Amino acid sequence: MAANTRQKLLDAAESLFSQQGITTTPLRQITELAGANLAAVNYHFGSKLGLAREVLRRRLDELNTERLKRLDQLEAQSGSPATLDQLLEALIEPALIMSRDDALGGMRFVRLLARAYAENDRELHRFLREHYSHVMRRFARAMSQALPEMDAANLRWHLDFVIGALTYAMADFTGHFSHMNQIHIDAKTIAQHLVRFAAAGLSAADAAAAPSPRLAQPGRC
Amino acid sequence: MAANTRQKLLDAAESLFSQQGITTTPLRQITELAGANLAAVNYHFGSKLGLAREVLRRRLDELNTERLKRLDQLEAQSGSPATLDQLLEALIEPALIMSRDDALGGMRFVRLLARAYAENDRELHRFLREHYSHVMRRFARAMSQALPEMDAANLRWHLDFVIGALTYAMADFTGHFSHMNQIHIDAKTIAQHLVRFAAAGLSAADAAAAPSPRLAQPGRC
DNA sequence: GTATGATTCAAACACTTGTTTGAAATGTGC
DNA sequence: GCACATTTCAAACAAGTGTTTGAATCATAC
Repeated sequence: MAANTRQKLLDAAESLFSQQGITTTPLRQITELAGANLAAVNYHFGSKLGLAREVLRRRLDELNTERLKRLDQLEAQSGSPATLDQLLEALIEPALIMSRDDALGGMRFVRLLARAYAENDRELHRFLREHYSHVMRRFARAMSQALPEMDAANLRWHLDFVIGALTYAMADFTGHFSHMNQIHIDAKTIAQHLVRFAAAGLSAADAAAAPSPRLAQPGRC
Repeated sequence: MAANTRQKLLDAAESLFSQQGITTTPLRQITELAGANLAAVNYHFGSKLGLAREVLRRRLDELNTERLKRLDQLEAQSGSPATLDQLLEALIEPALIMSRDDALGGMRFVRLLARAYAENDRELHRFLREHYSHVMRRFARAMSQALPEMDAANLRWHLDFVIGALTYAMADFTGHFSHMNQIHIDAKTIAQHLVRFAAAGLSAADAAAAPSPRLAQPGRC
């Protein structure tokens, strides 16, 4: 069946890509896991890059749709602008709750995303930027209201800190300290901790950027 | 000259590895840049993995020595234990100030490190863990004094957030938001911002972990 | 049935990879 | 000068890569 092998190839590729990286995973391993012929990849997706793009696209669309849906809901509450915590939740939680099968499905996807970024394939980077950056820009704009003292550039690369902490820690390349995959903390808990962590960091940066440091240090009350 | 080609190979490999990743960089490209023969790699380092290990080792030793030196200095000041900010500075700044040639040398190294982690080479991971984890454990122990409310596990994966923000943002795989390499912010400034960001995040996590939330929110003084 | 198009398959292709080889060149000690 | 070990080099090797090919199979409509 046509759609069947296509689907099986996508699933097998997603699984292997997230474990081994994209360029490092041979097509033959994918087709073997999918129970398909080697030539099926080029027949259905044109090339290995085409397969990788499609694997990323279907998940990214799902992730970004969820993120923007939450952001829309927050902005729809006219009257009170969204708080920093709410915005960070809308950014972070969907990445972790994309658990279809198990509670770690989201983490596997984030790992795939991190691996995709680590690849030095230029075409892949361009593809990711096109499918990703508009969401990030919207969040940056929304957050700039919650962080009035930070200028745009400052906010942008503080958000890189946040994304870095999210991606890197979830992907768990390292396990410098912990090994979340072994400990099996649930994604929701991690998301909450990361939201609090990021919110405090961003707020501190905002306070430090204030022109008149009326409350630079918390000090004694 | 023997030591000369060895050195040239190491330099060329470091440069190319940091730009393209380790498994993705062909030996022929390295030897060409170094002006050496292809077989020189296997002659001097036994294998490509041997070369990669040596490239990482000389930098990691430099980085860890500097980190531990600073940590020793902090702990030598008996009487007052080191503050969280001081500990984070000792952890973060050396990674960015390892600038031999230019101000971005440190960033290039961090990028190399991030790429090394992104590789799925098991031997490489084991090598990195052996040369890295003891430093991280020492820092974790020192910080647990500055963050009395957090238990060990909690602290460990919050430190993964910090390392993630450091590595990932510096490596700038993505440029979701900013492109630090283009902006050329100096490493010292980035380090200061990251220290403040991480300190605020960790402090918030510590406060949230407190059993008696006497000052859960800053509130009005 | 038969014809037409879509899909699968084994095989080969052209290319790159890390590694090895054995001779040539270079350096070193006497 | 010679002898010896170290280092370089061009060439080849074996294995793996993504891709292409052309025939075989299957599905579908007539």
